[in-house]
Amino acid sequence: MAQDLSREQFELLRKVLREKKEEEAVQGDEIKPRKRRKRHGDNPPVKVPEPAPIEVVVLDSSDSDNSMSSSMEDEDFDSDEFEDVLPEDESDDQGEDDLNITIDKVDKKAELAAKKLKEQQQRNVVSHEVKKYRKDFHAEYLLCLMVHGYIRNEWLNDDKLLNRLFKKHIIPEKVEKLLHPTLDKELPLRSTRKLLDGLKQAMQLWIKHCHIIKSYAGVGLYMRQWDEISTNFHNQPTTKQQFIKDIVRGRGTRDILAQGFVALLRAYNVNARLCFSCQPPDYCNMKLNHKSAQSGSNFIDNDTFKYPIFWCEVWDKFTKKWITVDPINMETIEQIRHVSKLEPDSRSSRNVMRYVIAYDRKQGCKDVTRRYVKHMYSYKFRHSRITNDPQGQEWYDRVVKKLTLRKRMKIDDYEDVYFQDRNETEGMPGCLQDFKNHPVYILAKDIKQTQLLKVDAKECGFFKLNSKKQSNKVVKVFYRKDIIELHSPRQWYQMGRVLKPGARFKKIIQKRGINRLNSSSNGEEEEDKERLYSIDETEIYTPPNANELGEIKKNTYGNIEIFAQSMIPHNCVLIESPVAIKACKFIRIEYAPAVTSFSFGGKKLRGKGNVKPVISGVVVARWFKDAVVAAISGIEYSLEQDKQQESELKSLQDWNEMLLRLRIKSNLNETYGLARDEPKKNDRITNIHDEEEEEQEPVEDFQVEAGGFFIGNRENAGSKEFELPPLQADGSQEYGSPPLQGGGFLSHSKSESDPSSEMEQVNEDQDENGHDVVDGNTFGIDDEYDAFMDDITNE
DNA sequence: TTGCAGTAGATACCTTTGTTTCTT
DNA sequence: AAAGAAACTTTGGTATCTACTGCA
Repeated sequence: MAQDLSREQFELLRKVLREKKEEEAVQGDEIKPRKRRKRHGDNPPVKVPEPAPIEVVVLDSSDSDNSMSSSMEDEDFDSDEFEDVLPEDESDDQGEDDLNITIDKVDKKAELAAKKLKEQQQRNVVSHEVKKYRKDFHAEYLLCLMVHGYIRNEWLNDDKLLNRLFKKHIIPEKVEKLLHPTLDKELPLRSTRKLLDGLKQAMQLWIKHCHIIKSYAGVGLYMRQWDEISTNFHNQPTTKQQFIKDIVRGRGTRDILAQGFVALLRAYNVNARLCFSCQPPDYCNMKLNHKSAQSGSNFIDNDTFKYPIFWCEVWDKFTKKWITVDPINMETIEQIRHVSKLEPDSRSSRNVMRYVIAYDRKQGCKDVTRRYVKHMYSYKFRHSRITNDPQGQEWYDRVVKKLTLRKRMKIDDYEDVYFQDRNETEGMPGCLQDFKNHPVYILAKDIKQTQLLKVDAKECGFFKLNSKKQSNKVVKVFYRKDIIELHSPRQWYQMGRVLKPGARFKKIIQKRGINRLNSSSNGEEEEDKERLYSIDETEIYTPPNANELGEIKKNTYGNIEIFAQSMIPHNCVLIESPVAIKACKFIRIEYAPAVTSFSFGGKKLRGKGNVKPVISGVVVARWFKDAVVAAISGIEYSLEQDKQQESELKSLQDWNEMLLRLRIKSNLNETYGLARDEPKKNDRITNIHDEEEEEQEPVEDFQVEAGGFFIGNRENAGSKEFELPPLQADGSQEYGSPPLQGGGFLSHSKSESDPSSEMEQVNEDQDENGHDVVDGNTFGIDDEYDAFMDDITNE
């Protein structure tokens, strides 16, 4: 059987090769129309086009005129080359000008890209991708720093370290007593005073103890610029052992010595915590070129290490507040009310205080930035933190929670009260920009179309513009809590709410988006207005329950919309699975396809018809749940099996094809010897064809087998092309496994077909026999075979 | 020199259930 | 022959963002 098959296919191959040669001989002219006929179905390939483009030209701009006429010429003369270069893009336009237009497109694309790049460079703003990358990098860097702080804090809790520090008797008994003052009932402040005294003396003793201060490698943990990210000047990794040794001996960088002070206090049973100001690179900085890099002098200046990265906080149980101690850098102790000495200059490019994390001795981790930053509501500060967008906030909270191993304590409550107080006393922003998205205040002019001021709201102050031009201009300032958010009924429904009976709209605005256009074309004036309602005018939508048969009320499109949990009928469940509908049909129960969102077309393809509901599953009555889930898993299982079978089949086909190729090759060699020159080869093939009759059936088999193989290969290549640089982990998976089968085989079979040793032998034979045939033939046929296969797969 | 308002220019957002033609 | 896939469609106003500039 296999033998026969190969024979048939072998004949087919010869036939096709012959045809191809003929076509080539007759010139590309013939190939073209043939292809076109296929693509455009009924339209005959006639050479009518000549007048047509001219007419179009009159209508269109003069540019297209040129391109069209030139395209005609191109096609006539160099068609073959273009065919090879751009085989697939032809179907774009009608007939003749297609080739050239495709090329123009490519040119334009490249031109546009180049132009964009140039513009970016001129504007000194990085591309969108880089922006995203910087933000991700910022978050990752921050995570690493926070974990670093966590580990250091763990080390500081080590008994061995604490014991050794204690045994060193750095702190005399007198001072130790001060660190643990008793409550002075008459004047609690006196107790705090004692504590502060004790801390001061302990700090001085510690400073004395720290006799060797090493310098940082590079900038240490201070902030790096984006162009320094790849430069390798990290601190040398420290082992725990080394760390303990260094602290006990009082040597190390400022960071380690500051950490050592925390350990010292802990050794004397003081509730001290380690503060760490994390300095991930600034993702708000979108500049392409940094001034620092240009000037170079900015690398490390005198003030760079003035403010600490690590310091210490001590709990004062009398005032219920934390006392800040910076033993190494500033050598200060402070009880912070509104301003801290530790907050660096806002212009600093090396130390931007955005995330101050405190790690306590009970394995607690807390963001205490509030204590140290004066203007946390300033635009710049809010934007420089990853918590600026809700997603980032969620991420950040999760990280902090993961690093906190203890339960919440009373101390946390006291601290939160303090933070709350600080928030409230921060006051009104000093500049216009800081009012943007300010959580407390809003300028009258910034109230949006879809927002409304409460009726009884009064301005809480005025803001005077700083510029000279409008020095007289004074703007009203309101509390943001006096603003009501308004939404259209549809928007409310999207949130699972509907209008209350008798609801009255609060405001009418112009409709937005594509609806505006549609309704205005109707000519009715009312239609392009949108009525907005406040949340008070709405209530949670409760859908009707399914009846005993499990019938669910559907909308006019035959499905049910689930945008919120509450939109699922009470006695029903939502089951999300791509095969859920199939499963329901299979077990013949009542169900409703669930629309959970809408998909909008790509960036440019915004149109009426481009909005499509996303049906992510079904809603079924509660009592059907188990059955549906079981059916789904059954279907998924069988699909999985099908898939596996398919892939097995495919690899078998691949093997089959490889063997086939080998057989064809050896058949050719055996039967006809080895041919050298192209013309001779041609002759032979034509002759062969004359001898044999054509057979149709094998064609299909052949195509199927070959097709699978090459398509696999092609897909693989495609996915590679469109992959972004490996920012995302997903990308790499696509390269990997299954499609590679094809590629592997291809190269393999090729290398099999030209093993040099074989060829050499053959050559020798030929020389002896006096034949003028050489290895070139095998190559040639193989190549043509490839081309032929390519053609088949293309069509 | 510094901080600010204002600027340009790019970009994001909003939207929220087709129709026709070709292929399998 | 029916079902399903693919092609076609290609707004525009408002808000936001960011580096830069000129002014005081």
